[in-house]
Amino acid sequence: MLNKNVFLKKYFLMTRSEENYLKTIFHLGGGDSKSITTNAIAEQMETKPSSVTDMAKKLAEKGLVNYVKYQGVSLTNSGVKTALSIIRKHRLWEVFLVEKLDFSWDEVHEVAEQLEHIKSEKLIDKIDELLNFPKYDPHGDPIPTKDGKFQERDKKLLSEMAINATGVCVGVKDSSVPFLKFLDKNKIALGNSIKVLDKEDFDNSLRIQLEGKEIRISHQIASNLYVKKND
Amino acid sequence: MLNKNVFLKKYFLMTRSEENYLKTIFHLGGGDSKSITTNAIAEQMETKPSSVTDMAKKLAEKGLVNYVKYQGVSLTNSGVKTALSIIRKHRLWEVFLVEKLDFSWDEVHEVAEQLEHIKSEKLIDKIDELLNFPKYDPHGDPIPTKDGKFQERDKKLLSEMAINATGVCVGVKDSSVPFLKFLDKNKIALGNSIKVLDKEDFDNSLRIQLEGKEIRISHQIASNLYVKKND
DNA sequence: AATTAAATTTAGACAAAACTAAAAATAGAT
DNA sequence: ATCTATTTTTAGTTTTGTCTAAATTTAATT
Repeated sequence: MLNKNVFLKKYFLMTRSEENYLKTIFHLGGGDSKSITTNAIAEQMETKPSSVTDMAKKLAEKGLVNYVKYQGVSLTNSGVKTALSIIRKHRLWEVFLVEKLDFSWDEVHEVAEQLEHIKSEKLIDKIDELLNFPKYDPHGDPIPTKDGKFQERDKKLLSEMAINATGVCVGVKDSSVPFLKFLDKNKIALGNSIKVLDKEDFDNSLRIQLEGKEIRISHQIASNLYVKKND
Repeated sequence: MLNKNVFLKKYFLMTRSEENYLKTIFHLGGGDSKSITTNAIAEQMETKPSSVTDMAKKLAEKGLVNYVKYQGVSLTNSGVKTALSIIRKHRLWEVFLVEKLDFSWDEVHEVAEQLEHIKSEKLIDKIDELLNFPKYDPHGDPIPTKDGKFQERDKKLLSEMAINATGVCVGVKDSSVPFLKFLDKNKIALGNSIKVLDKEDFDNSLRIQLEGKEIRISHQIASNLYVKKND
């Protein structure tokens, strides 16, 4: 390979693996200059701590993370920027899959994991435009703008809402396939109106009104559903 | 990695590099049980013959190519099937980029080279459906169906058409960026009606009527434009 | 048929990204 | 403050896909 390309690769071009590390570190909170341990990263990525150490050095070399031996890693400004651009792509592709290709929300993650690594600024900007610049992905998570800004929605876990409070379902905390499939089966979707009718002290289960219909849900479920309170 | 996965990887899962080799061998004619030399493949892929030899062995091991030392490679049935599925994805993505995201036809190839490797049968079938099952890509090349069938259109190079013959521009032979940009600049597009008015013996240039307007084009251009003759 | 030129393969090396096992550093508990 | 358990790093190995240089085979020419 040409010398110039070796240089570019070493300092500018991101590999898929590097992008995945940055994304994981961001999700573990490494964007707030908090140090994330190699163990935590390894566990999240289902890899070994020694592999994380290797990558930490490489990312530090590129100026994407701060890495101090035995002290874990945190993202630099440049690292945050890069992580957000990958998360932006991931979430926009998820919206695309649901809105334009009728994927169900439990199917999108795996495919978006691949699509997020496609390198073309024009492509993702056009997808953004096609979707009319959505602010949230199918799980209710906010989509960063092109310049890396995004706003977490003012939301509460359903399990923490007061009796008689009303709101709209805006997101999920657990976005695993089994949970999403459960919600589908029980016809619970983002945008649904919710009113808390009653709480059962014994098992913390809830009686709620969902789009007018009265149903009962367990604490497990209620503590993984985000609701935006009506003012 | 688990033993099962090693097995899957060795015999079933395709890497990006393997897919690119299969595609190249197909494009060089290796689908018609014709032997393609390692040199030809290396040149096309801008790599070295020794690298091709390595890959030839691996693909043979997977049953995707027939490889005899010093004799070159040809695709097996399984290899053709795989190559066609990659070409199908490439061409469908090209249509998507042009039709849905307003890419110009000289911009699509590079991005489609990445998108063709996304692994999701559902994704590409849904894209196919969204595009209403197109038969040709933006350069006029046929898109294989899901079961690997495709029909080359009955077409002729513009340079080979008789004087006074009429037809419709249906494809390009050279799909390089400079040529496509040239066509754009001169407002020559697929679907345009064409009538050959006159041939210049001296330099083989043509006088043609394009969508009613009379223009002159060089032999270079005419021998890279495909036309479907009107019956 | 022998010789030479070209094409192809082998052998050995490298970089990326992972791993294992062993060594080193840190943190917690007494 | 020391010892121990845990965490983290180092060192060395593996796999994939590439490369160079050397060796081998094929093809072409006389």
